[in-house]
Amino acid sequence: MPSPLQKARQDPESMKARILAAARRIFGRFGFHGATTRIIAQEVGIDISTLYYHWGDKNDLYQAVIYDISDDLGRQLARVEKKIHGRPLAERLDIALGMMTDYLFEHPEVSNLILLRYFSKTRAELTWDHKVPEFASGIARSMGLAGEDGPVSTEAKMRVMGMMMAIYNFVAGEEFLRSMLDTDQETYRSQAKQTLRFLLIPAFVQDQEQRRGSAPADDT
Amino acid sequence: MPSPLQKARQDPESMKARILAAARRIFGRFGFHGATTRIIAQEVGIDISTLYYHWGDKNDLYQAVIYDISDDLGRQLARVEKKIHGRPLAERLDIALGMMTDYLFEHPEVSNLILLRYFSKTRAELTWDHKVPEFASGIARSMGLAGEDGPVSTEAKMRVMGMMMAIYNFVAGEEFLRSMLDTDQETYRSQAKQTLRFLLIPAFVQDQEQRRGSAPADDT
DNA sequence: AAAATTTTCCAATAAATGATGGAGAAAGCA
DNA sequence: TGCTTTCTCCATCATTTATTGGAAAATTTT
Repeated sequence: MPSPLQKARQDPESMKARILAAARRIFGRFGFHGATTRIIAQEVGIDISTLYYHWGDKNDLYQAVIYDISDDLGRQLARVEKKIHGRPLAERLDIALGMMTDYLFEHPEVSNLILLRYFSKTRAELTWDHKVPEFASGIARSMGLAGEDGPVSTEAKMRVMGMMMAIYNFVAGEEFLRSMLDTDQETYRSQAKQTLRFLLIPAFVQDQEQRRGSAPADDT
Repeated sequence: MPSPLQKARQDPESMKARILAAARRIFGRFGFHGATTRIIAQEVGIDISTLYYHWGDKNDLYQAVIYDISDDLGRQLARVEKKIHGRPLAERLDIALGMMTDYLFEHPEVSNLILLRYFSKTRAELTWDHKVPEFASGIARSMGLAGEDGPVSTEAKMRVMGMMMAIYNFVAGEEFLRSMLDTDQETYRSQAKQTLRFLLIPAFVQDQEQRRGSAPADDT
């Protein structure tokens, strides 16, 4: 039998799925404490008790949202990995950055929710999902920062996390940065992508060149 | 006559100052909606109405906190700028990153509050302070990304913001990243600094070399 | 020391918020 | 069609939260 989340995903028109989608937006915009079950229900256009009927209490709904975006993100990362497999590093980075920023700009609540979870604490105890470490290790491997199997160094994980967080920043911070820079959406998004390329690619490329110099490794 | 904030800063033992300090910590940890006046008062060990007596309503207090950390940050940036003035780019970046990370790790609520303001929306309307654009421009100039006076390009501002946000990330995300990487505080902080150097310095240095190649400029 | 002031706390209020019970509508099934 | 199950809403409750009035305590001023 399918889990509640799978069920909600199967039919995006179902009430469960519509509530989940609204919850993503509202939790993403205001954070856990800033979002209220009333606002979410209002966003869907239903009574508040219908929401409770489908999802249990606020914590349960929030957990479902976190799980849902985490799942989405995993899929997207898999898509990226498939696309960049076998290419040289600079190209891998270029494509990966482009695909990830495009994806995240289309689902802004993902970046928001992830960053809010990284940075701010909730007064209710909520269990962590442990997918992030796996994600980070996966990315590190597909970037050639670690062997295809075996452990990934802390150093590599931190570099990957720094890169991911930088992307989230420009997506989640769009409203703020745009008001600061006074640009329209299209310009901003294109410039954000460019800035990310500027900031992140040279570090990894240069690192690879140096490692190649001292200990030659094969790179397609 | 001194403003309320200046007054609070003058005597750190004053009730006003103690409340402000607690508010920084609590707002920083839980965000605007997650923090309650009760928790803040409790943190100081006073009755909740004493808090209202000194700072007015919750919004006022929050504004004061934002203003306060913004002010702090400005001072720190001035200190950094003084220190790095006249040095070559790579060294400037190295010192600036070190000083900023050290400072922010000692005042973790600063990074938290700044990022929360960038990313999440408050349901209460709160006025923005407009110091960030000035900060960004100042940093851009002191990094040689723009002339000593005259306007700073959007491109340069975005690069600077990306750099600043990256630092905030590793500070505000310490708890999360440490639990993910399973390291102690000292190791983490040192590795975070190293990672920031790794990620950020090559981009700017390489950029300078390229610009020097096409249009030679003097750099001390 | 008496008076004036500032500061602090207790108690209370109004509004917002998370959550539920139960009646009726809608949908599935016999 | 009638019966059962699922779903939705209204009304309501308990708790939390922001906020205030006013008395008592502490401090300053005269």
